[in-house]
Amino acid sequence: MSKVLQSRINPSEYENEIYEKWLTSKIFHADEKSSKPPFTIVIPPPNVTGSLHLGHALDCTLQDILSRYHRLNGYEVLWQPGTDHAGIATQNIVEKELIKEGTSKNEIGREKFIERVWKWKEESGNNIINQLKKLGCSCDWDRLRFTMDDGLSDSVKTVFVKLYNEGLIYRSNYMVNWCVRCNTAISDLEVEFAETDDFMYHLRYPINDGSGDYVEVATTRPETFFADTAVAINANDERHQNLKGKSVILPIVNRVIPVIEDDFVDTEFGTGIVKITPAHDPNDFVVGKTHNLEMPQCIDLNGKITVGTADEFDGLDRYDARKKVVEKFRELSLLGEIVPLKHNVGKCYRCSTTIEPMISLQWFVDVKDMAKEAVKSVKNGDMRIVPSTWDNTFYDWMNNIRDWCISRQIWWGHRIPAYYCDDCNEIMVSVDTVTKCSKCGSSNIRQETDVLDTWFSSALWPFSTLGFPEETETLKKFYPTSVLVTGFDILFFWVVRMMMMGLKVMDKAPFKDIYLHALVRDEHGNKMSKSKGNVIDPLVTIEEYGADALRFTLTILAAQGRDIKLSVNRIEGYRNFINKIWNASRFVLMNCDDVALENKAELDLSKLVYEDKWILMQLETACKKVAKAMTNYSFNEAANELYQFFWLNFCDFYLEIIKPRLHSGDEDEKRIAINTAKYVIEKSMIALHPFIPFITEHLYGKFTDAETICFEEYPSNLDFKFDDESFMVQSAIDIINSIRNIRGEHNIAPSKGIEVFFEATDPKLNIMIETLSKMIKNIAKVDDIITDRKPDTEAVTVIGTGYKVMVVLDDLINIEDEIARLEKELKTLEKDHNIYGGKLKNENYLAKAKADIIEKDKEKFEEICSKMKTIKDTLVGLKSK
RNA sequence: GGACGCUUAGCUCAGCUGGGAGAGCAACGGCCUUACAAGCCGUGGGUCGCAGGUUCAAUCCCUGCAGCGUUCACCA
Repeated sequence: MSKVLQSRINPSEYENEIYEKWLTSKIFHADEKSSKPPFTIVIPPPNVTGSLHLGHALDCTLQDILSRYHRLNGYEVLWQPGTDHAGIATQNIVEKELIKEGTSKNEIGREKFIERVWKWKEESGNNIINQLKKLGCSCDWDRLRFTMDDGLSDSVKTVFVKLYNEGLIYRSNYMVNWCVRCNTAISDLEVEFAETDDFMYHLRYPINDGSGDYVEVATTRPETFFADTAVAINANDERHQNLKGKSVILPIVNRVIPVIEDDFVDTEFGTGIVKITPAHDPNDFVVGKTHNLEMPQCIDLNGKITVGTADEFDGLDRYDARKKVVEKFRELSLLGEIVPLKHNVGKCYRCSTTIEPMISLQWFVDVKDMAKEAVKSVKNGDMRIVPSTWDNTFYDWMNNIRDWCISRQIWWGHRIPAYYCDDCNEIMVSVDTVTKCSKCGSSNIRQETDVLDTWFSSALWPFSTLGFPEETETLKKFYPTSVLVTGFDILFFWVVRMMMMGLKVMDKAPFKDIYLHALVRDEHGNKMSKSKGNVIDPLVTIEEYGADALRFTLTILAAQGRDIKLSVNRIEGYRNFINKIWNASRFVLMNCDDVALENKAELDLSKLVYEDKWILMQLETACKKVAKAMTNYSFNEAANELYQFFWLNFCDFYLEIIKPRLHSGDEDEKRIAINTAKYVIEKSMIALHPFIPFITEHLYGKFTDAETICFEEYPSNLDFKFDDESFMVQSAIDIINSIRNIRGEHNIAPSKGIEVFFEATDPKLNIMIETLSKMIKNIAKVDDIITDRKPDTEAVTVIGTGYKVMVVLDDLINIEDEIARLEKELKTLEKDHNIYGGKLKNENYLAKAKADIIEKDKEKFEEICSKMKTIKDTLVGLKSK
């Protein structure tokens, strides 16, 4: 590789090449036999159907930062990758393909269909993996797992059997959310509520006492009336005392149903009379149970009406039936008002079809006790949620958790390891295939056709991927994992279920920390969506700006507890930072001789000059702040610290300041300067590497003969003791800024040299100016700094802390303007003077404030006084002219 | 309805246990200074949502209010 760099960065020239290098040299491989302390992250497995979006990009960038950071800090890092089979989502995709081909899953049958899904998975399931590589993810790809591979299937079966044997998994007829399109039950979490414009229909049921009176019930779902088995009133409702003990007649089907009394009926709402349909409404189901009502169904699994007694409705779609029922009631003069109503309707989260509450025989996990254990673990600190604002939400949800419906009536997924004997009805649950009934010996056995909820297998992910149920070395070394990084949107779907399963199955919480990050939105805070056309495609972005730029942008914007508002503009801005690093390196490389480039920079502390010591102190401070930020997962702070350090301190100041030394002709002087610069770059590359891995690896290879940057030591333990020198340089920077300010304000051409008069009011600065005058002169383009006399004509003056600088201009300065400017400055100072002066006279303050605060304020006050005096003196001088 | 969060410069936001109001972008003025115009130098701009309270001291802690947002539960 050539050491010469172009002046503009082109990430595509090196990113792929670098990644290939990492792969071939097995940099990311985690060794279970290593003696280093383990650091483990399991990736939230993306769906095999997925394509990389910004959510993944953020999620994986943060995980990669943590992985690389810990590698640099001496940990044996395992970032465990994998993908999720995503039951319903994947099945839907393949089903659509079949329909396009003019066939269907039912036509080809279960076995062929599953074969087909596997084929699809082999062909396109690795898309997302390849996309993660583009981002630079340092996963141990040799350990890539899939939720349906053999090992993980064993895990699933083992855990299922364990929980079944402990009585925590049971089978029951219960009200579930049924998707009539996907033809499966889904869990409560998988139902999304959407506000919908609808109508409230008032229906009249004749009272069964020959009086000709009727009761009026209100419903949004008239089509369910076929399955009504009661109408309910509140026993305390004055209006309906006459209905107690009576019954009513369901019109059309002419079935008699009782009037029952139940507290759940709200006397304030509607007519105070509720139709009860236990089979198609969760609340009514509860009422039905308490009153022992029959629970006939009138809607089948496909959403079609089935009532044996009203043929004209049979087979109608539920919405068509609704219209027809309303019409029929109208014909019978039993229709009351129809009132428009906005309410929330549950939809399937995979296909948005309206959910039908349905009673069916399903498998459930009793999670109450497991939830308690998880809560305990968070409360006692075994697990920590970051940011902790999620704690309450977590507790609240866990305390109200309901049993988890885990069976799905689809084909793609882990088939439930339960077997039924057709002869004696015995149910057997087993890891191994059952061929013979354990009770009656019959071989008339069939396996449960339902599969498990996708989230059941992902709940086991932190240990199933590491080898469970085998007690592998990997499992021993890397479980429990260190931190889980994911979006808060799957806290309940996934995170809490991993917590419960980890504690239950492994007896240990699956991770120590849970870092929940926010969502990525567009620059105005809107959700990105194809229909809005505001989607930023990470792959396109990587192509144009490089993975490093995308990563750095996401990281620096990832403040805790707030959504990320991303724009291409921002990415471009941070691409410029990458370019800055590139050019700074280019500059240093140009000035290094070949010998220097063969080795890592070693500092000879005795030979360093002031600015060298200053930049080293700046480096040290920055790295320490990064280390601190990283322990709190404050990624944005860490990135910002490095950004400021590298660009402002190192590039804008240090590299500018050493230029004269590089061109002085003195080889020794040059070597020390460039060696320090090289040292700082090397350390900066390591410090930046977790955030922007590609360019740092690339450049590190140019500066040193190291094979890779990935295992260098993170520079968080630097300990230079150059406080005095650093202070001196800091003062010089102040003075330089003052001079630059005069130049800028008065439009003095940068190329034009000037004379500066310097007057110290703080004697310490006299030493400084003597020592550092060369540096100041160079960088501020000053011909001479005059300290032994005052200017003899009017000069522009800037008052700093402990000094003032004056510049005589070629053209006469406008004395009026200058006076006005100084008076304005004096006014601001007077304000501060009053604030601090008042404080220091306040006895309460002096008595109660901490000593160091008072000390600081005193210094500040003196500084203000001194500045004011200098300004006043200057004003007197100006006004006398 | 419950819970949580947000409100700081024109925009997007930092500001972690109370004691100096900051960054990036945008704006404006000036620079082709041989690493970088994807750059350099400089400048302006904020009663830190409103009203109280605690404190010697509040952007920060407490209470109330307003606006916005997220989430959970959903009444026929």
